[in-house]
Amino acid sequence: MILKITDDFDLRKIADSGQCFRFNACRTGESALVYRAVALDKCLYIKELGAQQYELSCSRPEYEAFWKDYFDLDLSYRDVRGKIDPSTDPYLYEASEYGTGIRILKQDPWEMLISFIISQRKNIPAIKASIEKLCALAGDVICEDEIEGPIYSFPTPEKLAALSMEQLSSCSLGYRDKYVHQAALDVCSGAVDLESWKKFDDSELMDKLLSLYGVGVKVANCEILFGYHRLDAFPKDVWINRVLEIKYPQGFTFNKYAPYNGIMQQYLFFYSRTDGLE
DNA sequence: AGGCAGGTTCTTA
DNA sequence: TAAGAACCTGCC
Repeated sequence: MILKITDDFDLRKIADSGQCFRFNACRTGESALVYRAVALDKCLYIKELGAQQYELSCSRPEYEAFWKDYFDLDLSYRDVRGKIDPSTDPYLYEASEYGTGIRILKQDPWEMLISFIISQRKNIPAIKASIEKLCALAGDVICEDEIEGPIYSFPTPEKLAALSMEQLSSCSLGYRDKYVHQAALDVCSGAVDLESWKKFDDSELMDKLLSLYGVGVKVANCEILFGYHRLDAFPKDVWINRVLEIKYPQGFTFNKYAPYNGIMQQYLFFYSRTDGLE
């Protein structure tokens, strides 16, 4: 189907924003750039046609039922950017101009939890490599890519819990293997019910997440922002801490941007990686 | 070869 | 309660 998107929407920036690990540019025989998003048991190819037009590999009903929500297309990110005053916060304004087109995807809480547990002290390519190995080992084939071959779903808690520590180690998880294993066991046993945790407010949700083995404040915030789509969560990693230290010695004005501080975090994070932060 | 990467846990004062 | 060390692995 062909889709016109008039709000902020940039596939490359979303793919490179660090919030998702199975959303990548893929090669095709054609000149236009195509991206592939994998979510739950679905796989979507998106081609940029220009003039705000996109060709999606799904039907209109599939788009309405799933992908529209996945891309958070009911929220105007342009309006959210409008909250930024260039005269009072020039750096954030600059970052938002640079990052215009980033959106916060509505991803699966289970996949995000495991993904961000894996992310600790790893760079993005390494995170992606580990996740793809896990998927190939314990996921189901959900589609066939012309070039890369079978694409696998993210493993269910049951499939992941059934893997041996040797199998987990083969996914280059390093010392995180025990965290992943324990999280899978907790979810399988019902001790952790990520779905029911949606009823908690941000603070209660944070407490629940922090009780998990291998989950600290940073990973918990990533889960709250990307897994639960609570757009006010503000994960602080080394990059963001650098920005806050150098650009906001007086403190960042979180009160100004609620309930969208998480979107501001994305702009700052994305910008910090190329800015140089002088 | 040694240090470091989108942190957390464990150990020690 | 608060620093510091240790931790897997891959890549400079």
